[in-house]
Amino acid sequence: MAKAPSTVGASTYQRIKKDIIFGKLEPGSKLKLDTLKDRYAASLSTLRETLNRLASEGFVEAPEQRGFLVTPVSREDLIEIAELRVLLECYALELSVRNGDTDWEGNLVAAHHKLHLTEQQLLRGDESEKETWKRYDWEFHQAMISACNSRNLLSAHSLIYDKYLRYQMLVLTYRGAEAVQEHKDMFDAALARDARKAKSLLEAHIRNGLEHTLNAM
Amino acid sequence: MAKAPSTVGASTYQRIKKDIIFGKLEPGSKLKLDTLKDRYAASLSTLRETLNRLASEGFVEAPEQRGFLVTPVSREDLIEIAELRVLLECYALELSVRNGDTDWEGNLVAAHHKLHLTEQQLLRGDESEKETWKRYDWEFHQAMISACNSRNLLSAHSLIYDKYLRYQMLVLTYRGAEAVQEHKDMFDAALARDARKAKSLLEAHIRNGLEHTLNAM
DNA sequence: TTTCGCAATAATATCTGATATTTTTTGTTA
DNA sequence: TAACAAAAAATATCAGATATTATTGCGAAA
Repeated sequence: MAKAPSTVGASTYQRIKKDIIFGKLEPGSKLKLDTLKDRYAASLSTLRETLNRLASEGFVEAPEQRGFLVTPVSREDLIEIAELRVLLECYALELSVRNGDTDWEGNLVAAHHKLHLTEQQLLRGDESEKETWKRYDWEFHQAMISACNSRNLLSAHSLIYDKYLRYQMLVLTYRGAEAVQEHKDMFDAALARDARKAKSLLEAHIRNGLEHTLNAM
Repeated sequence: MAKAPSTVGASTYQRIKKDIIFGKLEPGSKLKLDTLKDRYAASLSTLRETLNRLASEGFVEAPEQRGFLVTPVSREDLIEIAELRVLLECYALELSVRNGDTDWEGNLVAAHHKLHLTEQQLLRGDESEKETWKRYDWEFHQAMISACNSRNLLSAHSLIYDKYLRYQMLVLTYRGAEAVQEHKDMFDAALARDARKAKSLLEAHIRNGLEHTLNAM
């Protein structure tokens, strides 16, 4: 996976981003530079570089002359993000299903297999693997759209996905058997090269997840 | 418009971004920190913050341990960006046309008027106002989608639009009377609340612009 | 008690300069 | 000409200083 980055900057970037997404840095909380300095063992300049980066991605806000804070959450924001995810991911999926070659199929089969196994564990009540599950979920969705042939689209999607993920981690409840079935159906439709069906399943999948998250908020 | 920013950081950010979009910093060229220091009269730390930000937006690349360079251009990249612009802007337009209130209409009328006047000048051969024209073009498209009710969507669009703009400025040729008519038609359709028609006009507008830019490259 | 204004305190933004590492260049040798 | 080592240039990172701006707390006024 994400191998250890060689530079301090890249490493603190990943760590802070992860801490925001997984809720260890609370939405709306102030990011005091001196505190972060200790917590992430990086110099002031490096931290400022990192935070600027996160600010431009939208995980952090940087009101002028007032330092940094973790971007707050809200229902409206979540809804916007989910809708944007539907738009981007469905579009990418359509392209991908049309363009995907044998390698794409192979990766997809592998990704779904790993996801499915982990989901079975979760269904059996083994909650210890939630973070692993999230990673496989990401890899599965990533694999589905990876053949869309547009770096720009993939990077826009990746950003939105991470923002969506933060809300999911916030409520930290598992949707269970329905989600498993949805993944399976999408997977089958994609392999069958039924772009239209795959898209509508994906759209429903995201909307159901949104509903679930909104209720849990 | 964009008022003078109060901090050094914000100001150099804007200046460098503008210089990239308008081609004063050539695609693919190395951004040596010492050189930039003189050119933008900012300290090393401030510059690194700025460049990190631009890197995360995609205007600059930052290969590890090797400094920064202006993101190169390519036909494929342009095509990806244009397609993404179609996707985002058409979607935003549909929402906007459905949601727009009287204020929205007012702004739109004003924006189109200004754009139209400038386009007339350009048609008459007065090429001195190209940068102004580009600004009004931006403001017009912005006004069209401004009622979409999604900050996330607007900011994603704004990023893509700027990238698209860089390619337009690169070839620096004016498409002329057709574009004027396209703007007019879109404007009329939007005011008539004909979302479907507005969308298909916008899609054609962007695709025509893409064609034109590709030919000029 | 609430509000207003000001001093004291804390935090930022920005710059300079130093150091260890890494890249790039250059020059030499096989 | 290819390969490689030494020299030069650039980068990433840090620490510390300063001016500016935000925040806080407290006493005076309403």
